[in-house]
Amino acid sequence: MVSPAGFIGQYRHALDEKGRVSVPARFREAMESEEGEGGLGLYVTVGLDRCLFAYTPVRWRAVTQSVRTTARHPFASRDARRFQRQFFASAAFCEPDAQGRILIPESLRAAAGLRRDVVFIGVEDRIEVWDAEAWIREETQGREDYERAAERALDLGGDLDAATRRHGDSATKEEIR
Amino acid sequence: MVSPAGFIGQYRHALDEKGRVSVPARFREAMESEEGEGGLGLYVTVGLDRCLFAYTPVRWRAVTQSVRTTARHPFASRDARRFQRQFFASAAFCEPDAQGRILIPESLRAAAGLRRDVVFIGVEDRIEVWDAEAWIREETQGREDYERAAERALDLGGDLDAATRRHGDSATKEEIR
DNA sequence: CCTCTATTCCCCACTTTTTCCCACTTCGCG
DNA sequence: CGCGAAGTGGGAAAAAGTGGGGAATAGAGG
Repeated sequence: MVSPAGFIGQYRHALDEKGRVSVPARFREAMESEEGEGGLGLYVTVGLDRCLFAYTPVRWRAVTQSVRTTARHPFASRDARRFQRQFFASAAFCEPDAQGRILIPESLRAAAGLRRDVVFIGVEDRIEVWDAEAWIREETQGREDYERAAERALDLGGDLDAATRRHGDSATKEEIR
Repeated sequence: MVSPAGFIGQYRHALDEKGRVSVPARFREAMESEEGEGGLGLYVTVGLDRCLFAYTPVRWRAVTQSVRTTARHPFASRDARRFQRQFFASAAFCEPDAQGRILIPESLRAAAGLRRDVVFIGVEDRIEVWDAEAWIREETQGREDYERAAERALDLGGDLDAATRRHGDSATKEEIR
């Protein structure tokens, strides 16, 4: 069953020659639950650290909201325009076909260096799409730095529960096949 | 399907000898949905950074409003008037033919340095038209700053838990001027 | 005022790309 | 061992993109 709260786990799939890839079934369900709330599909854009970020329509609205306020006026500073361009131009709305696959545009595949094998990663409110090899490197690297990064990124002083709970229920079940 | 929120993505097309280009199908649909609300077509004018700005009739009304008020600014009145003149004088309403192509007037093509290959870019509430090579340069330039800015913008938009939000600030602060 | 020319507009035709659908394989589960 | 769900591949239909002919229109020049 899907975790109601957010996306967790990692799933390995293959891109075919047309650039299509199956959305992991677990993620698909969460995506469908938002039907009527903004269409069926995922907004995919260039993420950080050479991967793609994918959001459900509802989450996407929240993300664009903050980008919009970065430069609310179309004739704002040059930097603001550049950022807006980069952000919106690299995004795409990907709708699944009857088999639950989405087509990832060439420009996005190139941006994340996706080849044949890709990995979908649930990261709470977004899904990340990695080239399989790149993900292995990132994962390895991440494991080493895990504790150190956690200490910097999370506030270990106060809200221990929230951070711990989340990792507790995900870990064992969702391994890559 | 159309992205419900605004224009996103990038599409490369070719100008023919008559100065026509296909409007990307994704954008065309959004344009059509406004029929009856102000006609079928795009308002195209000189944009910033050597590209063209294109708006649907509905958006155009909003933009003219904001340009008008900008011009009232007491300190920038001279520049504002100049900008206003340029903006409106070079604007053209381009209606698509049966194939979904619009004819971009020679003066606008020259203003944006459009040659054969052009790129349409969705930037939320406007469409930008770039010469293909110029866009590649712009994109390359923008990418450097992109990750830095994205770290901040994406954090603000997501539905992050309290711990992350509290420390998202300190994590990225050092990298922002 | 008429004619000639250049431009615009409206189709038709062709090619490429995208979308849709069907079918096969694999895997998990009872 | 069978069944259904998930993942993958590929062919066919539909849509999108592109090129170009020729009628209609407008403008310049005689």
